[in-house]
Amino acid sequence: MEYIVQGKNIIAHQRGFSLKDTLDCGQCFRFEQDRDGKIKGFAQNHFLCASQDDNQIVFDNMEEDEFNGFWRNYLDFDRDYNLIKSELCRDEIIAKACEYAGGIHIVKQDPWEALCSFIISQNNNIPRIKGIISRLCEDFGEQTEYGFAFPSAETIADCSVEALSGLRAGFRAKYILDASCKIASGAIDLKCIAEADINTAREMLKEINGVGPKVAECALLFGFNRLEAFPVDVWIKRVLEYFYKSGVPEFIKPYGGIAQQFLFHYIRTCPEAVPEEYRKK
DNA sequence: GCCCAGGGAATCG
DNA sequence: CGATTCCATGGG
Repeated sequence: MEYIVQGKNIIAHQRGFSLKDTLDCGQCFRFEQDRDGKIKGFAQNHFLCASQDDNQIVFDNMEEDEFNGFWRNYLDFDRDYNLIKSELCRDEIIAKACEYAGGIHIVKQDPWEALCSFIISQNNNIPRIKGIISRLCEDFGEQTEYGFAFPSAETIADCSVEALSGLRAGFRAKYILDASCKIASGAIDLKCIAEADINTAREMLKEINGVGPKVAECALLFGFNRLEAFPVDVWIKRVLEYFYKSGVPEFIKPYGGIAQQFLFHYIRTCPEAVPEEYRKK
């Protein structure tokens, strides 16, 4: 990974990477592209304003320490995705998805932020997930110069379900609260989950009310960087039905999460991916 | 108005 | 066990 400092900005070189696809493919919910074309948003309490020109990523008004200490890691810039893709693309379907969505990196979210976000995601659509998370941050997160940080589990744990009603999260409010309380009390220890083998980690996450197989898998992939995690939602179910009736190839499994994200973005947003009737149901 | 959404818990057979 | 139903809300 190479980068240069240019005035107040940092310009990083990252071949094959797409900033927009990475931050707008449904793995994180706090970034938007502004009218000026710049992508702005938050991860934890870190603010990003950035844009891309070919393989150059321009980080506006960013200190070198902030880049090296946070965003470089968050965007997973030091992993060789091109090598992983060359392996994954031995599969024809993934090769097509990769042609369309191969610029995606799996971001390294804060474990709590990812877990809480995907609890909110259940039986929900992405625009509304973003709205609920935005209100969660505004109501309970610390205010910073550029906007609101993601609130801690401890802060939410001090609230009642009624206090969460302004989020308009519906039946998910009690799940958010249960997760917050179990983490604040230590009943669930995210550091233990980070160190556990993946099946143990799955079981520990599912002790939270409102966390089932899919949410646990998303937390592991996006919050704990377990690249072998493979979340199956309604879209991936369609992928499996349409393309992989006899199962996904074994060789993709160590990086199944990356393949999954390519396939997810491909079937959701590429009109030519599958016939129309498969996209609607 | 209707169908659906990055599902999971509760219930029933 | 597997299959069904309910859950809140609002985007398209």
